[in-house]
Amino acid sequence: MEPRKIRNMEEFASVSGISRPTLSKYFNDPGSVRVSTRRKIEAALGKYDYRPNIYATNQNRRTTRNIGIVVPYLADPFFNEIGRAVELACIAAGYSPILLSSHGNLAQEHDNLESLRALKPAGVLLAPFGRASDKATIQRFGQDVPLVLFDADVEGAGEAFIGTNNAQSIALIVSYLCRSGEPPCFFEMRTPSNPNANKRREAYLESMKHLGQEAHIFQAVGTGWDFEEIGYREGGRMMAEGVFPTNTILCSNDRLAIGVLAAAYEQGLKVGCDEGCVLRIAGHDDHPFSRYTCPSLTTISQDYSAIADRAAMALLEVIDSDQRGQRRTITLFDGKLVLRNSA
Amino acid sequence: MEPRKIRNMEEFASVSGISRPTLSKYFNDPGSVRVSTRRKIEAALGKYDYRPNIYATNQNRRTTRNIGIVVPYLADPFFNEIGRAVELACIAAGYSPILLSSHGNLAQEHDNLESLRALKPAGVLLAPFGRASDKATIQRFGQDVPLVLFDADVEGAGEAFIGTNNAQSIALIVSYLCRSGEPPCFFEMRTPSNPNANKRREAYLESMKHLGQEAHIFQAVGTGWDFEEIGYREGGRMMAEGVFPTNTILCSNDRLAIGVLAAAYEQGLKVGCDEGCVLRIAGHDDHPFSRYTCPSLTTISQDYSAIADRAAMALLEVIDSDQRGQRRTITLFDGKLVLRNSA
DNA sequence: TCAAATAATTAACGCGAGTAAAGTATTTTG
DNA sequence: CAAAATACTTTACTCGCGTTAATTATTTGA
Repeated sequence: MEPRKIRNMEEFASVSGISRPTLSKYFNDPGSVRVSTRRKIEAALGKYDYRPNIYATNQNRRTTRNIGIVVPYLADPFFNEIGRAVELACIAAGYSPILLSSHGNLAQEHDNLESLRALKPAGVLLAPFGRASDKATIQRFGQDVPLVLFDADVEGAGEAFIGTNNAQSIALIVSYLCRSGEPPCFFEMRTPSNPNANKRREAYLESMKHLGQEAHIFQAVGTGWDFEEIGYREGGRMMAEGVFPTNTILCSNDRLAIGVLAAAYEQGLKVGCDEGCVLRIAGHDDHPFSRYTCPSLTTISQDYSAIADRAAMALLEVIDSDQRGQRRTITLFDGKLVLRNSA
Repeated sequence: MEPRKIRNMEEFASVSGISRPTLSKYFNDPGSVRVSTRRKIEAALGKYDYRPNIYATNQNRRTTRNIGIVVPYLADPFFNEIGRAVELACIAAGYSPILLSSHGNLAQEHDNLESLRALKPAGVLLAPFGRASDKATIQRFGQDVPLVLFDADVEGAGEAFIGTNNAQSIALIVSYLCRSGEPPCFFEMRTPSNPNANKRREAYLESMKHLGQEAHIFQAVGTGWDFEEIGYREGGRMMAEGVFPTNTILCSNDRLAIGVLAAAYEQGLKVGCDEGCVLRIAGHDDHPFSRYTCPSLTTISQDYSAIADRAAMALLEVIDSDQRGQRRTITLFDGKLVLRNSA
């Protein structure tokens, strides 16, 4: 006696003995019906295989329970992890996250927002390219859809921004490096695709000044998201040419540092703090691979899950309260120093 | 004179001067209407901002134009790249890909398939866990939804399988290693989460036999997807204990190799083929980071885009032809040897 | 116990588009 | 240029569910 397939809510109403409007209420919020009827519904649900048609549901609801998540580059482990953390936070709150990557491509960021618009999401969590992003587009989007930014800020867009306190984290590692050896030079990309890079440079300058040290900034030529390659090529070239005035290099992020480390290895330059080491290299982000570089990379870890949770929470608040554009909040989490062998 | 917002196709019909059924035809296939009317529609489309409601559209279409893509672990660069390639192939064919990761979690694979079922996709491209996957679930899913597998096969499930020819690729690298130095030992996980691992082990044994060499297999204890950690810990322990009878280690995949390389570095064992090197290490997959290991990793590159394109093509054929379960095809692409400095 | 409060039912409409049938206009063809 | 073929318009129904209003049933509590 195989129970026949249920085609729609009408049919499920007849087999479960509960009226359709009540079922509709139940599926929207199981807690909104009497316990006794809820039990009846769930008993029927166990017996017959029925799920509301999501297209019909979303067509008619004032607002869907979809939340869009957009990150600039999902192949980057940092965005992969933080994207996943945000997803989980949304699921926990009963929403359906839709995670999109802009694939390191600015136009794709715009496309992703447009695709999301068509999905009429309850809200969107966006990690924008930042500087390079089309500010006007994002601001406009934020006027139509509840929007919270994370990782990188875009002035005046969305209801909130959640990120890492670069000033604090860079001060932390600069101070450690100065205390434990020669003061660091700063290695970054000339045209960084991310505004955090600018904040980190400024924080480096500020920290060095504060410690009474001379700052030295070295900028690598190159565009795109192939940071390791740029670190390897440009950092390698600079080392070969001996341009660094101290033996310590602080890289703007771990992926650059990974490239620089590879170049140092190939040039036979021993990196670390032990006897015989001629170079110290540090990064920022605690990239999953920084544990397995040679030597393992001293870096700053960002609090992924705190950023993700807070971002999701901020968005949900906006969605629930329906209060848009009241005041824009900015939340920054401190980074932690991760001491390994490279510095 | 800001053109008023168009609410639905009815309204767009009146402002464009084209009847609603014709518009519906156009949006389903722009080529199905006369060129002159198409031009009229597209002129109006440029003037007014209208897009069909995707929920209403999908509710009523016989079949949606969504294609589900499921990979076991999106944080793994291999699946990230191949997932992206598959996405692009679907977009090129006019479908809307929905990329889901099972996050290294078997239950999630099942959940992902169930979520996709609710989306009533035109078809699904699945890279399953393989051995560990619930064979029955996947086979049943393949009966309800057009399904093509890639990367890892599940016997009898779906309409086709597309992957790498492990026998060929392993034979290639084993033969190279034997030719250029001591014959390789094989390093892998004891309980691999992927059936390719088994095929690679068998291919290793076969190749060594064929070359008249003695095979040596070493299996690391450990579960999950933290391959680098397992390679680092277990591979490192084995090296320290001196269990490898030759100076050459072929790892079942690059991520294990990355961990082994890190361990070798820490133990002061110089890896490579130059003077003074005591160890050779090779991998398989051409992981994006294998270029930046110390030393850079000799490995096998899989033909990502060929696999992705062929998989998408196979699925589209099944969707278009509507011929299900005729005969199951298996397509394997050869790997290429990537010579770097580690072996 | 009985009125007040709460919850479920019945009936009906709306959402935005797919789709089919019948009729009209336009294009193509011989 | 007329007839055949093709494309378009009008009309109307469908899909599956959200939602409301009026009614009826059940629970609560003083």
